[in-house]
Amino acid sequence: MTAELSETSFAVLGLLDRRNASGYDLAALADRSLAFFWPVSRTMIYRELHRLAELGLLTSLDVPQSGVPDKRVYSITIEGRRRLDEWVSQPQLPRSEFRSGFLLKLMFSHRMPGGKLADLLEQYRRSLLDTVTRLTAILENMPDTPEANMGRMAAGHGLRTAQARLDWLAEEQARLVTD
Amino acid sequence: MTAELSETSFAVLGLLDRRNASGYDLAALADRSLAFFWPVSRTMIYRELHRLAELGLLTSLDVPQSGVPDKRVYSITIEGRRRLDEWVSQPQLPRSEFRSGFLLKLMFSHRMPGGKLADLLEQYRRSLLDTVTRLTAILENMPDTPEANMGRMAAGHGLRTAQARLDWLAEEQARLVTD
DNA sequence: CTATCCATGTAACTAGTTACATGATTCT
DNA sequence: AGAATCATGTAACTAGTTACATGGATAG
Repeated sequence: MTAELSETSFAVLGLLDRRNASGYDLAALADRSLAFFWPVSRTMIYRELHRLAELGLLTSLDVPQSGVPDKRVYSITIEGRRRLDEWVSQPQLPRSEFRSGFLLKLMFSHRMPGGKLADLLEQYRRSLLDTVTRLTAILENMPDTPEANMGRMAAGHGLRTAQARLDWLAEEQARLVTD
Repeated sequence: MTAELSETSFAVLGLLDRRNASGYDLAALADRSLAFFWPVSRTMIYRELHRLAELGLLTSLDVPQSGVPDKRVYSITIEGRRRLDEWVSQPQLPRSEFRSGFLLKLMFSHRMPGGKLADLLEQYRRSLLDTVTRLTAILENMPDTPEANMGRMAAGHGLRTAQARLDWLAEEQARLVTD
Protein backbone atom coordinates (compact mmCIF):
# COMPACT_ATOMS: atom_id res chain seq x y z
CA MET A 1 0.00 0.00 0.00
CA THR A 2 2.85 2.42 0.82
CA ALA A 3 1.15 5.43 2.41
CA GLU A 4 1.21 8.66 0.47
CA LEU A 5 3.96 11.00 1.51
CA SER A 6 3.86 14.70 0.80
CA GLU A 7 6.78 16.62 -0.66
CA THR A 8 7.36 18.03 2.81
CA SER A 9 7.76 14.45 4.08
CA PHE A 10 10.53 13.98 1.55
CA ALA A 11 12.10 17.27 2.58
CA VAL A 12 12.38 15.89 6.12
CA LEU A 13 13.61 12.49 4.94
CA GLY A 14 16.14 14.19 2.68
CA LEU A 15 17.59 16.26 5.47
CA LEU A 16 17.76 13.25 7.79
CA ASP A 17 19.51 11.27 5.06
CA ARG A 18 22.48 13.60 5.46
CA ARG A 19 22.69 13.62 9.23
CA ASN A 20 20.70 12.53 12.24
CA ALA A 21 18.88 15.39 13.90
CA SER A 22 16.20 16.43 16.36
CA GLY A 23 13.11 18.37 15.35
CA TYR A 24 14.70 21.50 16.64
CA ASP A 25 17.87 20.90 14.63
CA LEU A 26 15.84 20.15 11.52
CA ALA A 27 13.88 23.38 11.81
CA ALA A 28 17.11 25.36 11.90
CA LEU A 29 18.58 23.28 9.09
CA ALA A 30 15.53 23.64 6.87
CA ASP A 31 15.55 27.34 7.50
CA ARG A 32 19.11 27.61 6.27
CA SER A 33 18.87 25.26 3.31
CA LEU A 34 15.32 24.82 2.01
CA ALA A 35 13.56 27.97 3.15
CA PHE A 36 13.86 29.79 -0.17
CA PHE A 37 12.08 27.16 -2.24
CA TRP A 38 10.38 24.85 0.24
CA PRO A 39 9.65 26.49 3.60
CA VAL A 40 8.89 24.00 6.36
CA SER A 41 7.62 25.31 9.67
CA ARG A 42 8.66 23.90 13.02
CA THR A 43 5.13 22.62 13.63
CA MET A 44 5.11 20.76 10.36
CA ILE A 45 8.46 19.19 11.14
CA TYR A 46 7.27 17.77 14.43
CA ARG A 47 4.13 16.45 12.75
CA GLU A 48 6.13 14.78 9.99
CA LEU A 49 8.62 13.27 12.43
CA HIS A 50 5.83 11.55 14.35
CA ARG A 51 4.19 10.34 11.19
CA LEU A 52 7.34 9.10 9.48
CA ALA A 53 8.46 7.31 12.64
CA GLU A 54 5.06 5.61 12.85
CA LEU A 55 5.45 4.48 9.25
CA GLY A 56 8.83 2.97 10.09
CA LEU A 57 10.76 5.38 7.89
CA LEU A 58 12.53 6.91 10.90
CA THR A 59 13.73 5.72 14.28
CA SER A 60 14.29 7.95 17.27
CA LEU A 61 16.58 7.98 20.26
CA ASP A 62 16.13 10.08 23.37
CA VAL A 63 19.36 11.84 24.16
CA PRO A 64 19.63 13.27 27.70
CA GLN A 65 21.46 16.58 27.93
CA SER A 66 22.60 18.69 30.86
CA GLY A 67 21.98 22.40 30.96
CA VAL A 68 19.69 22.32 27.95
CA PRO A 69 16.55 20.17 27.58
CA ASP A 70 16.84 16.57 26.45
CA LYS A 71 16.40 15.96 22.76
CA ARG A 72 14.94 13.27 20.57
CA VAL A 73 17.28 12.47 17.71
CA TYR A 74 15.85 10.88 14.58
CA SER A 75 17.60 8.65 12.05
CA ILE A 76 16.37 7.50 8.69
CA THR A 77 15.79 3.75 8.26
CA ILE A 78 16.63 1.53 5.29
CA GLU A 79 13.00 1.70 4.25
CA GLY A 80 13.09 5.48 4.61
CA ARG A 81 16.08 5.65 2.26
CA ARG A 82 14.30 3.37 -0.17
CA ARG A 83 11.27 5.67 -0.25
CA LEU A 84 13.50 8.70 -0.67
CA ASP A 85 15.36 7.09 -3.57
CA GLU A 86 12.11 6.16 -5.19
CA TRP A 87 10.75 9.71 -4.98
CA VAL A 88 13.95 11.34 -6.13
CA SER A 89 14.07 9.13 -9.23
CA GLN A 90 10.45 9.65 -10.16
CA PRO A 91 9.71 12.20 -12.88
CA GLN A 92 8.69 15.57 -11.50
CA LEU A 93 5.17 16.39 -12.61
CA PRO A 94 5.12 19.99 -13.75
CA ARG A 95 2.33 21.52 -11.74
CA SER A 96 2.24 25.21 -11.10
CA GLU A 97 3.66 26.09 -7.71
CA PHE A 98 3.89 29.79 -8.18
CA ARG A 99 1.59 32.23 -6.46
CA SER A 100 2.11 35.93 -6.34
CA GLY A 101 0.09 38.22 -4.15
CA PHE A 102 1.94 41.06 -5.77
CA LEU A 103 0.71 40.20 -9.28
CA LEU A 104 -2.80 39.59 -7.98
CA LYS A 105 -2.90 43.06 -6.48
CA LEU A 106 -1.35 44.48 -9.61
CA MET A 107 -4.15 42.99 -11.70
CA PHE A 108 -6.70 45.04 -9.80
CA SER A 109 -4.57 48.13 -9.34
CA HIS A 110 -6.81 50.20 -11.62
CA ARG A 111 -8.82 50.71 -8.45
CA MET A 112 -5.86 52.28 -6.68
CA PRO A 113 -5.70 55.97 -5.90
CA GLY A 114 -2.90 57.82 -7.75
CA GLY A 115 0.63 57.09 -6.65
CA LYS A 116 -0.35 53.85 -4.97
CA LEU A 117 0.73 51.80 -7.96
CA ALA A 118 4.19 53.34 -7.74
CA ASP A 119 4.23 52.35 -4.06
CA LEU A 120 3.29 48.77 -4.87
CA LEU A 121 6.06 48.48 -7.44
CA GLU A 122 8.53 50.03 -5.03
CA GLN A 123 7.61 47.56 -2.29
CA TYR A 124 8.12 44.71 -4.70
CA ARG A 125 11.49 46.15 -5.70
CA ARG A 126 12.59 46.26 -2.08
CA SER A 127 11.57 42.67 -1.47
CA LEU A 128 13.44 41.55 -4.60
CA LEU A 129 16.52 43.49 -3.52
CA ASP A 130 16.31 41.82 -0.15
CA THR A 131 16.21 38.42 -1.84
CA VAL A 132 19.25 39.33 -3.93
CA THR A 133 21.13 40.45 -0.82
CA ARG A 134 20.34 37.31 1.11
CA LEU A 135 21.07 34.89 -1.72
CA THR A 136 24.33 36.67 -2.50
CA ALA A 137 25.40 36.35 1.13
CA ILE A 138 24.49 32.65 1.08
CA LEU A 139 26.52 32.08 -2.09
CA GLU A 140 29.52 33.90 -0.65
CA ASN A 141 29.49 31.93 2.58
CA MET A 142 29.03 28.61 0.84
CA PRO A 143 32.00 26.27 1.08
CA ASP A 144 33.53 25.20 -2.21
CA THR A 145 32.73 21.53 -1.69
CA PRO A 146 30.83 19.12 -3.90
CA GLU A 147 28.25 18.64 -1.11
CA ALA A 148 27.31 22.31 -1.34
CA ASN A 149 26.84 22.03 -5.07
CA MET A 150 23.08 21.65 -5.20
CA GLY A 151 22.60 24.42 -2.68
CA ARG A 152 24.69 26.63 -4.92
CA MET A 153 22.55 25.71 -7.91
CA ALA A 154 19.34 26.47 -6.04
CA ALA A 155 20.68 29.80 -4.81
CA GLY A 156 21.79 30.64 -8.34
CA HIS A 157 18.33 29.84 -9.62
CA GLY A 158 16.79 32.22 -7.11
CA LEU A 159 19.31 34.95 -7.82
CA ARG A 160 18.76 34.82 -11.57
CA THR A 161 15.02 34.90 -11.05
CA ALA A 162 15.17 37.93 -8.76
CA GLN A 163 17.50 39.78 -11.09
CA ALA A 164 15.27 39.18 -14.11
CA ARG A 165 12.32 40.50 -12.15
CA LEU A 166 14.26 43.58 -11.13
CA ASP A 167 14.99 44.23 -14.80
CA TRP A 168 11.32 43.83 -15.61
CA LEU A 169 10.42 46.17 -12.75
CA ALA A 170 12.88 48.85 -13.84
CA GLU A 171 11.25 48.93 -17.26
CA GLU A 172 7.75 49.09 -15.86
CA GLN A 173 8.70 51.80 -13.39
CA ALA A 174 10.29 53.82 -16.19
CA ARG A 175 7.14 53.42 -18.28
CA LEU A 176 5.02 54.61 -15.36
CA VAL A 177 7.04 57.81 -15.06
CA THR A 178 6.93 58.69 -18.77
CA ASP A 179 3.16 58.10 -19.11
CA MET B 1 -15.07 43.34 13.06
CA THR B 2 -15.01 42.98 9.23
CA ALA B 3 -14.45 39.27 8.67
CA GLU B 4 -11.07 38.23 7.34
CA LEU B 5 -10.99 37.69 3.62
CA SER B 6 -8.33 35.61 1.91
CA GLU B 7 -6.46 36.75 -1.16
CA THR B 8 -8.61 34.35 -3.16
CA SER B 9 -11.68 36.23 -1.89
CA PHE B 10 -10.22 39.40 -3.36
CA ALA B 11 -9.45 37.59 -6.59
CA VAL B 12 -13.16 36.80 -6.90
CA LEU B 13 -14.22 40.30 -5.86
CA GLY B 14 -11.75 41.80 -8.31
CA LEU B 15 -13.11 39.80 -11.23
CA LEU B 16 -16.69 40.64 -10.31
CA ASP B 17 -15.77 44.29 -10.10
CA ARG B 18 -15.19 44.23 -13.86
CA ARG B 19 -18.32 42.39 -14.88
CA ASN B 20 -21.13 40.39 -13.34
CA ALA B 21 -20.67 36.68 -13.71
CA SER B 22 -21.78 33.23 -12.61
CA GLY B 23 -19.50 30.78 -10.85
CA TYR B 24 -19.02 28.97 -14.10
CA ASP B 25 -18.11 32.16 -15.94
CA LEU B 26 -15.71 33.14 -13.18
CA ALA B 27 -13.91 29.82 -13.33
CA ALA B 28 -13.29 30.28 -17.05
CA LEU B 29 -12.33 33.90 -16.54
CA ALA B 30 -9.91 33.14 -13.71
CA ASP B 31 -8.39 30.42 -15.80
CA ARG B 32 -7.67 32.85 -18.61
CA SER B 33 -6.49 35.79 -16.51
CA LEU B 34 -5.22 34.79 -13.07
CA ALA B 35 -4.19 31.18 -13.51
CA PHE B 36 -0.49 31.90 -13.96
CA PHE B 37 0.00 33.69 -10.68
CA TRP B 38 -3.11 32.94 -8.63
CA PRO B 39 -4.87 29.73 -9.63
CA VAL B 40 -8.43 29.47 -8.32
CA SER B 41 -10.29 26.21 -8.71
CA ARG B 42 -13.95 25.96 -9.57
CA THR B 43 -14.71 24.51 -6.15
CA MET B 44 -13.03 27.43 -4.42
CA ILE B 45 -14.97 29.89 -6.54
CA TYR B 46 -18.33 28.44 -5.54
CA ARG B 47 -17.25 28.41 -1.91
CA GLU B 48 -16.16 32.04 -2.05
CA LEU B 49 -19.33 33.12 -3.85
CA HIS B 50 -21.50 31.68 -1.09
CA ARG B 51 -19.35 33.21 1.59
CA LEU B 52 -19.04 36.64 0.05
CA ALA B 53 -22.78 36.78 -0.64
CA GLU B 54 -23.44 35.87 3.00
CA LEU B 55 -21.16 38.69 4.08
CA GLY B 56 -23.12 41.11 1.92
CA LEU B 57 -20.23 41.79 -0.45
CA LEU B 58 -22.08 40.21 -3.37
CA THR B 59 -25.68 39.88 -4.48
CA SER B 60 -26.99 37.19 -6.81
CA LEU B 61 -29.72 36.89 -9.38
CA ASP B 62 -31.04 33.67 -10.80
CA VAL B 63 -31.15 33.90 -14.56
CA PRO B 64 -33.30 31.31 -16.33
CA GLN B 65 -31.92 30.05 -19.61
CA SER B 66 -33.28 27.80 -22.28
CA GLY B 67 -31.27 24.98 -23.74
CA VAL B 68 -28.51 25.34 -21.16
CA PRO B 69 -29.00 25.17 -17.37
CA ASP B 70 -30.10 28.26 -15.48
CA LYS B 71 -27.34 30.33 -13.97
CA ARG B 72 -26.84 32.39 -10.86
CA VAL B 73 -25.23 35.69 -11.73
CA TYR B 74 -23.35 37.56 -9.00
CA SER B 75 -22.73 41.30 -8.72
CA ILE B 76 -20.42 43.11 -6.35
CA THR B 77 -22.07 45.44 -3.80
CA ILE B 78 -20.95 48.88 -2.67
CA GLU B 79 -19.54 47.29 0.46
CA GLY B 80 -17.76 44.71 -1.68
CA ARG B 81 -16.13 47.47 -3.69
CA ARG B 82 -15.15 49.22 -0.50
CA ARG B 83 -13.43 46.10 0.79
CA LEU B 84 -11.69 45.60 -2.54
CA ASP B 85 -10.43 49.18 -2.57
CA GLU B 86 -9.20 48.82 0.97
CA TRP B 87 -7.25 45.66 0.18
CA VAL B 88 -5.81 46.99 -3.06
CA SER B 89 -4.50 50.11 -1.30
CA GLN B 90 -2.97 48.24 1.61
CA PRO B 91 0.78 47.62 1.50
CA GLN B 92 1.62 44.16 0.26
CA LEU B 93 3.45 42.25 2.98
CA PRO B 94 6.40 40.49 1.39
CA ARG B 95 5.91 36.91 2.43
CA SER B 96 7.45 34.12 0.44
CA GLU B 97 4.95 32.55 -1.96
CA PHE B 98 7.38 30.53 -3.97
CA ARG B 99 7.59 26.78 -3.75
CA SER B 100 9.49 24.60 -6.14
CA GLY B 101 9.22 20.86 -6.15
CA PHE B 102 11.90 20.89 -8.80
CA LEU B 103 14.45 22.61 -6.55
CA LEU B 104 13.48 20.38 -3.64
CA LYS B 105 14.20 17.30 -5.69
CA LEU B 106 17.36 18.88 -7.02
CA MET B 107 18.62 19.37 -3.46
CA PHE B 108 18.52 15.64 -2.86
CA SER B 109 19.58 14.60 -6.33
CA HIS B 110 22.89 13.20 -5.07
CA ARG B 111 20.84 10.09 -4.40
CA MET B 112 19.88 9.79 -8.05
CA PRO B 113 21.26 7.10 -10.30
CA GLY B 114 23.44 8.43 -13.14
CA GLY B 115 21.67 10.27 -15.90
CA LYS B 116 18.60 10.95 -13.79
CA LEU B 117 19.81 14.43 -12.93
CA ALA B 118 20.03 15.23 -16.62
CA ASP B 119 16.44 13.96 -16.96
CA LEU B 120 15.25 16.20 -14.13
CA LEU B 121 16.84 19.25 -15.70
CA GLU B 122 15.39 18.35 -19.07
CA GLN B 123 11.90 18.01 -17.63
CA TYR B 124 12.25 21.40 -16.03
CA ARG B 125 13.41 22.86 -19.33
CA ARG B 126 10.38 21.52 -21.09
CA SER B 127 7.99 22.95 -18.52
CA LEU B 128 9.72 26.35 -18.78
CA LEU B 129 9.50 26.25 -22.56
CA ASP B 130 5.83 25.44 -22.27
CA THR B 131 5.36 28.48 -20.03
CA VAL B 132 7.19 30.67 -22.54
CA THR B 133 5.02 29.36 -25.37
CA ARG B 134 1.79 29.93 -23.53
CA LEU B 135 2.68 33.39 -22.23
CA THR B 136 3.90 34.46 -25.66
CA ALA B 137 0.60 33.36 -27.18
CA ILE B 138 -1.29 35.28 -24.50
CA LEU B 139 0.73 38.43 -25.17
CA GLU B 140 0.17 38.16 -28.90
CA ASN B 141 -3.58 37.74 -28.58
CA MET B 142 -3.93 40.53 -26.07
CA PRO B 143 -5.80 43.57 -27.34
CA ASP B 144 -3.88 46.84 -27.29
CA THR B 145 -6.26 48.48 -24.83
CA PRO B 146 -5.53 50.15 -21.50
CA GLU B 147 -7.75 47.56 -19.75
CA ALA B 148 -5.42 44.80 -20.84
CA ASN B 149 -2.43 46.67 -19.49
CA MET B 150 -2.05 44.90 -16.15
CA GLY B 151 -2.52 41.52 -17.77
CA ARG B 152 0.27 42.42 -20.15
CA MET B 153 2.50 43.40 -17.24
CA ALA B 154 1.80 40.15 -15.42
CA ALA B 155 2.46 38.09 -18.53
CA GLY B 156 5.70 40.00 -19.11
CA HIS B 157 6.76 39.26 -15.54
CA GLY B 158 6.20 35.57 -16.09
CA LEU B 159 7.96 35.57 -19.41
CA ARG B 160 11.05 37.29 -18.07
CA THR B 161 11.15 34.91 -15.14
CA ALA B 162 10.91 31.84 -17.35
CA GLN B 163 13.55 33.14 -19.73
CA ALA B 164 16.00 33.88 -16.90
CA ARG B 165 15.49 30.36 -15.61
CA LEU B 166 16.10 28.90 -19.05
CA ASP B 167 19.40 30.81 -19.16
CA TRP B 168 20.31 29.46 -15.76
CA LEU B 169 19.37 25.94 -16.88
CA ALA B 170 21.44 26.15 -20.06
CA GLU B 171 24.50 26.98 -17.98
CA GLU B 172 23.88 24.20 -15.51
CA GLN B 173 23.23 21.69 -18.27
CA ALA B 174 26.46 22.71 -20.00
CA ARG B 175 28.36 22.32 -16.73
CA LEU B 176 26.90 18.86 -16.26
CA VAL B 177 28.17 17.75 -19.66
CA THR B 178 31.72 19.06 -19.21
CA ASP B 179 32.16 17.54 -15.72
C1' DC C 1 15.96 41.94 34.42
C1' DT C 2 14.96 40.90 29.86
C1' DA C 3 15.68 38.55 25.83
C1' DT C 4 17.35 34.61 23.38
C1' DC C 5 18.51 29.82 22.97
C1' DC C 6 17.44 25.29 23.87
C1' DA C 7 13.68 21.83 23.27
C1' DT C 8 8.95 19.59 22.43
C1' DG C 9 4.66 19.56 21.66
C1' DT C 10 -0.99 20.40 21.04
C1' DA C 11 -5.19 22.69 19.27
C1' DA C 12 -7.66 25.29 16.30
C1' DC C 13 -8.04 27.12 12.19
C1' DT C 14 -7.53 28.37 7.03
C1' DA C 15 -6.74 27.26 2.44
C1' DG C 16 -6.67 24.27 -1.23
C1' DT C 17 -7.35 19.74 -3.80
C1' DT C 18 -9.81 15.67 -5.39
C1' DA C 19 -13.58 12.87 -5.85
C1' DC C 20 -18.44 12.47 -6.18
C1' DA C 21 -23.04 13.76 -8.04
C1' DT C 22 -26.47 15.29 -11.66
C1' DG C 23 -28.35 16.27 -16.22
C1' DA C 24 -29.71 18.52 -20.73
C1' DT C 25 -27.67 20.00 -25.23
C1' DT C 26 -24.75 20.22 -28.93
C1' DC C 27 -20.93 19.01 -31.77
C1' DT C 28 -18.01 15.36 -34.16
C1' DA D 1 -22.07 6.67 -29.95
C1' DG D 2 -19.13 9.60 -27.37
C1' DA D 3 -17.13 13.83 -25.96
C1' DA D 4 -17.51 18.61 -24.80
C1' DT D 5 -20.04 22.53 -23.02
C1' DC D 6 -23.07 24.44 -19.83
C1' DA D 7 -24.17 24.72 -14.95
C1' DT D 8 -24.11 24.03 -9.67
C1' DG D 9 -22.94 22.07 -5.92
C1' DT D 10 -21.24 18.69 -1.58
C1' DA D 11 -17.98 15.80 1.07
C1' DA D 12 -13.80 14.28 2.36
C1' DC D 13 -9.33 15.01 2.66
C1' DT D 14 -4.47 17.17 2.73
C1' DA D 15 -1.39 20.73 3.72
C1' DG D 16 -0.07 24.62 6.04
C1' DT D 17 -0.38 28.55 9.53
C1' DT D 18 -1.02 30.68 14.03
C1' DA D 19 -1.72 30.62 18.69
C1' DC D 20 -1.04 28.41 22.98
C1' DA D 21 1.79 26.00 26.52
C1' DT D 22 6.05 24.96 29.36
C1' DG D 23 10.52 25.77 31.46
C1' DG D 24 15.69 25.90 32.55
C1' DA D 25 20.19 28.24 31.08
C1' DT D 26 22.73 31.85 29.54
C1' DA D 27 24.13 36.33 27.57
C1' DG D 28 23.67 41.37 27.44
